[in-house]
Amino acid sequence: MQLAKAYEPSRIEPAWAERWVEQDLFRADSSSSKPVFSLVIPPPNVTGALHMGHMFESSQVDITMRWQRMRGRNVLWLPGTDHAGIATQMLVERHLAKQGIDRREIGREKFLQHVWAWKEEYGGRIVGQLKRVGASCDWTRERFTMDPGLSRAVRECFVRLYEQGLIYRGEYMVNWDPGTLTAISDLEVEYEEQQGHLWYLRYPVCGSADSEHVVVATTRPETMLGDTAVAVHPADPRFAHLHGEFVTLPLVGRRLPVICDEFVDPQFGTGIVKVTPAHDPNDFAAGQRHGLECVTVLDEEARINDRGGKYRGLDRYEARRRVVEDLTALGLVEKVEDYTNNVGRSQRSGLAVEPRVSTQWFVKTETLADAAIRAVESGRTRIVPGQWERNYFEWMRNIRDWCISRQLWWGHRIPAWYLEDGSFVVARSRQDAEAEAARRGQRITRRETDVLDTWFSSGLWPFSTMGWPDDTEDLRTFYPTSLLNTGFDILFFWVARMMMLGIAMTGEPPFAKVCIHGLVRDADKQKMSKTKGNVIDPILMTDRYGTDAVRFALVASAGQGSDVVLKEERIAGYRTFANKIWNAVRFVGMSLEKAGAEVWTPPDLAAFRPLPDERTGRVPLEDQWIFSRLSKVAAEASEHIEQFRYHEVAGVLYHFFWHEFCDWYIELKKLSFAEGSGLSNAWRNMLAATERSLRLLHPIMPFITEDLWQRLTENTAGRPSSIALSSYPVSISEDGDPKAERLVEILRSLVATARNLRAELKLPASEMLSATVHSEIPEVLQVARQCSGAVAGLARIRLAVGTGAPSGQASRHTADFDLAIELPEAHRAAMRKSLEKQLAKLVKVARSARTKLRNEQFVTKAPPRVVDSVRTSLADYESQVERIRAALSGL
RNA sequence: GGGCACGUAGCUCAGUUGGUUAGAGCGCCUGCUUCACACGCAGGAGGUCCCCAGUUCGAGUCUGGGCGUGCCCACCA
Repeated sequence: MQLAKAYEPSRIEPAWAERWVEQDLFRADSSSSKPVFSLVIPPPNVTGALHMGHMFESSQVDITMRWQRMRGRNVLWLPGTDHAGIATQMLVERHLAKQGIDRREIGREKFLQHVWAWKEEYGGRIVGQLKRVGASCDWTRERFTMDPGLSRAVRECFVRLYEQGLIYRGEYMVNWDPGTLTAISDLEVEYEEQQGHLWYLRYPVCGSADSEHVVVATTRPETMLGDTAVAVHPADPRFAHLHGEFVTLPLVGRRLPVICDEFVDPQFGTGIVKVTPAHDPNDFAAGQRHGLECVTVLDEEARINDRGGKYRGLDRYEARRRVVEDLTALGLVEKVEDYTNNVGRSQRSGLAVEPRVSTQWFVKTETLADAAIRAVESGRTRIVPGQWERNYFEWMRNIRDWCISRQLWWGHRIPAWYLEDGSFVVARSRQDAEAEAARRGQRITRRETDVLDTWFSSGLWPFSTMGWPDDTEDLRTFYPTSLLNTGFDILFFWVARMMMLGIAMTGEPPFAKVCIHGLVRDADKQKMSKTKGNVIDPILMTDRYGTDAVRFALVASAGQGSDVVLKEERIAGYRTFANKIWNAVRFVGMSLEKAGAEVWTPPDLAAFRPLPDERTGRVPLEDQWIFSRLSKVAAEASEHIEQFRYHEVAGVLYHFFWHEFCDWYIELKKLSFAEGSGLSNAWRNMLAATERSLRLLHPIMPFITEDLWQRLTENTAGRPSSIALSSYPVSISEDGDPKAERLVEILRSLVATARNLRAELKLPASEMLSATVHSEIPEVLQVARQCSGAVAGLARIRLAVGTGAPSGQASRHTADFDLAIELPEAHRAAMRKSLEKQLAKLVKVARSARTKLRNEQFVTKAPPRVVDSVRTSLADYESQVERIRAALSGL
């Protein structure tokens, strides 16, 4: 086995990524009888490139998927992309604008051709990147939200909801984006505090002799052009005299009634509100209650329209300036105050959203939300971490109807056709619509031009991707899915909608579990975004440090559900871990070649047990120990994966491989081989332990483990074609081999104690020294006798079992033994210092233990095991103190 | 206004059911080119677990209050 000295991920990763895809390694089987584990990807936008958020998510999912596959599940990870209505349309518009093409000039059909062409050319990028980072998706089942099958599902769902009376069309106030010229949903509006002003305007009272006026406060003076009333609180005594009066709207001259309505807050401003039903949601509602006229003064691009008289054609902000100017000139501005208000901006265009009355399509959400709430309440779907359930409930219980129509071209066109008499039919196809029209004695005049909100089709994703509404094999096998792993940022946008639509269409909630993860942030905890320029490109990092290092850094940096603060140095840190793995396996391979051992062909990798030494007939201690550890670590890692504690998985495996497998197992093996044991079973054990470690690590570091595993098992007959298809190590027995673990623990403790003493006393590192160990514990004596070679090799001391108390030597006491090192004269002073330091520490802990034991209630109420352990510890501290004092006086 | 988190080593964070002397990675200090790895090895320093009160024999962990930070929802004309 020839390996480079340092691991270079970029040399092996792309080839493996390609091979995995070519071999269809991750293809799910809908006819298999194995238990199923299924998951649909949160489809990234076709416009997108892979960012750290995707990589974080796919790393977590990939760990679960690879693990489930290795433990024998029939795994489906269904990939795909979302057409992302507004985002894509904007992008392609910009793209075309560069070539001097305006979508309005070329028209809808031509424009859509361009979008499709664009999608064909660039839409595969993110999928390609997912393949590159090893996401073990079933690429044969890749879907796109505008595939014919999925589009059919969208129409079917729309028609069914309509037939159930859950979709309606009507004139309401919606959030209008003056940039993209479409309505958007409440969720697509982002609020932001902004420094503004509050203008106090005078409206003269009609028919008043002494130029009486009312003063209204407003942040948007330009909308006064559309005022159709002023309002006061009915119980506000200050304005009782105004009830039934009228005022004159300045600049326009309209007579406005004074209305009484409880929505007025007497505390705010002057307690009198101007009412503009066409341009404010509260005013719109008030307008409906009082039958006010709705005077729209802004057009769809938020410019003053024909109703705005001389301000016609002005942008809303320019109009504001001019209106204030003119009112000031008339002496109608009483005062202006600074005021901070919350401005809603369109998530897409970034422009301030304009409340606008228009005809839109809505989903009635109340009953859908009820069912979605019950699914989580009953535990049929569980959200982890659990605190997100409260957010989910909170939102679902206060849900408002969902505006689903968008005045865009790119998307699923609403399946509604208008008739001559102005009515409409909703149907699955034009044929159906025509038939219905004929039944009504009408003809179709046109089809609805609006498309659906992107989240409508993604709301069907878990089953539309599996062939719904047909009763397909995939649907029966893989739906409802086992898990959804997604970010909290789309809990409402997406998860909530899938829950509602999934239950409504299939009768079942689409997931058994929903695992919510955090966001990836930069080193300053800022959200990564292109505009801030603080994005760390995952592909760049992957090229630089390797996919395994990037995904390890991502999952290791975040506790369950919490955000990741990502630093490049951390990724670099895990590259060194990969390098460590590489070199450990390189060492195993090199040793094997040097020893000229026979080709290793164990019959069954999965069931391999450590083999006995051919001479002694006993399994070497280090092999007993490492297989016990492997077994326990497998159980721990599995438990953590099952509970979505990915950072724990990372921690457990990192520690095991580096600080147990490399630091102790390999070091012990080196020594035993140095002693001349070249027998094949010793090799087989080490190879098997290495191979098993690689399988343990595979879900979290797929590339390096695949590459090394392939080399290591090259000659193993009947092995699977990929480590991904091998089995995940299972625990041999509940507590492994406690005896072996105890012995190695003592060995490690002996070595560590010796090293520690040596370093503290500044004894030369390589010089062989003599030492005695005193203990009454049989295991310690056993280790001292049987592993003296190992101790000598690892700590450079010749160990003897001593009798009586050590004196005149450097000694240290632990819970299990005393270790005394033969000390050259010159080091006495250093030792005195060391002992005094130990003494101070011990006196402190002994005091606290004594206090505890003097406390009667502790002794009677605490569990016996706790009391006992404190008692034992105290006895131990006391004897230590005694010994140290003795040693000090002996110096 | 309503809701949800968070505050532990210099930094980023673990800490599952309250229980022996609170952990990791990075950084820092000391010593090692020991023939897998200097992307390494060995050792070490570093903590008022934000503050106050309470429950308890016992609190980083539970309760209440305070201070500080972040997020979500609703929305103020």
